[in-house]
Amino acid sequence: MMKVADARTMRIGEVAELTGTTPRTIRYYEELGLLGEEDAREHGQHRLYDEDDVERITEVVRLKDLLGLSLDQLRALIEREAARAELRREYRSTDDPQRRRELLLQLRDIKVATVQLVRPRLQELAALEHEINGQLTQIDQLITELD
Amino acid sequence: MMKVADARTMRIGEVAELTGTTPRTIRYYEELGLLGEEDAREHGQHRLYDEDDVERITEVVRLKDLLGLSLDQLRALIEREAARAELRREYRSTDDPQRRRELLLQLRDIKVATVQLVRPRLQELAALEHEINGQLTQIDQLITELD
DNA sequence: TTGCTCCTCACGTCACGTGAGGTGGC
DNA sequence: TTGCTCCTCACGTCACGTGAGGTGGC
Repeated sequence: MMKVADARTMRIGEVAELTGTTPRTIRYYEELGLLGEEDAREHGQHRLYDEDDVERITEVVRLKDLLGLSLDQLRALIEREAARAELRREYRSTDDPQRRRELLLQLRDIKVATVQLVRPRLQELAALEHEINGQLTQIDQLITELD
Repeated sequence: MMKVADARTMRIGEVAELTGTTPRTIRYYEELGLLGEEDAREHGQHRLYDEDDVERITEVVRLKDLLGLSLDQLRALIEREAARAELRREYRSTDDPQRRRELLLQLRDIKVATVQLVRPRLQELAALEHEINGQLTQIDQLITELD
């Protein structure tokens, strides 16, 4: 009856450190509704988190940082991910192959949209590293030639 | 006597479009001294740019965006690049092998510092893309299995 | 000359940072 | 009980966005 295993016991400072961000940022994202439903809390009470929260916040912060998103874009991405989770649940709860096929196609569309955010950035960063690596090996070669 | 080939003839709007940014950002970066010495201009006169300016601004904007730098970090990077250009000039103007060796080692250090900004980000983005690709091919496989 | 783009303030906004003053829980 | 971390305003800051009112050049 009692859920002990996943009780929320961590406080915001610990979570901030684990997720590589700050308490202020976590509060701000919560205020904007980017972290899903907060559980009810009396005014002045401390916020409490569990492992799942840490995972979620880590992911949100990671995506925003790596993709350079605004909080509006981040919200859109989060909403797509929520829709995806919903589709996934429906997929697992049915065994009509026709319906399953439909759901898989929708899941695919969402994944494609996400990967299209990632790929061009990855290309650009890879090109940048390639450039710099080239210059580095050129310098190394000049050094060896001097010896 | 007259330098016509590299005369500054472009205006800020055109430059903004070519570099994928806005006039406001270019003015702001100029105000912060991130774009090198502006050439003298009477109050109210239009700013003028040439191809080299476009290249420089493109690079600055690219680095800031891809690496997610603050303008302070961007300034540090730009100063390192300026130091690098200086070392390069000195390298070309001497043929003392001892001195050249020293200069190459310093150039190497600067490049290594830059690549260390790029590499971890690239790793993370690559990991992210890999994750998503895996999920995509998994979905594709489920679809094929249904057929 | 007429549009268009540019100019310089200067205030607005987004994404938080940073106290100020107060309360909560090991 | 004493520290420490947390709480909620609320103002500050960074990196620009966005007018307002005016001038410059094809």
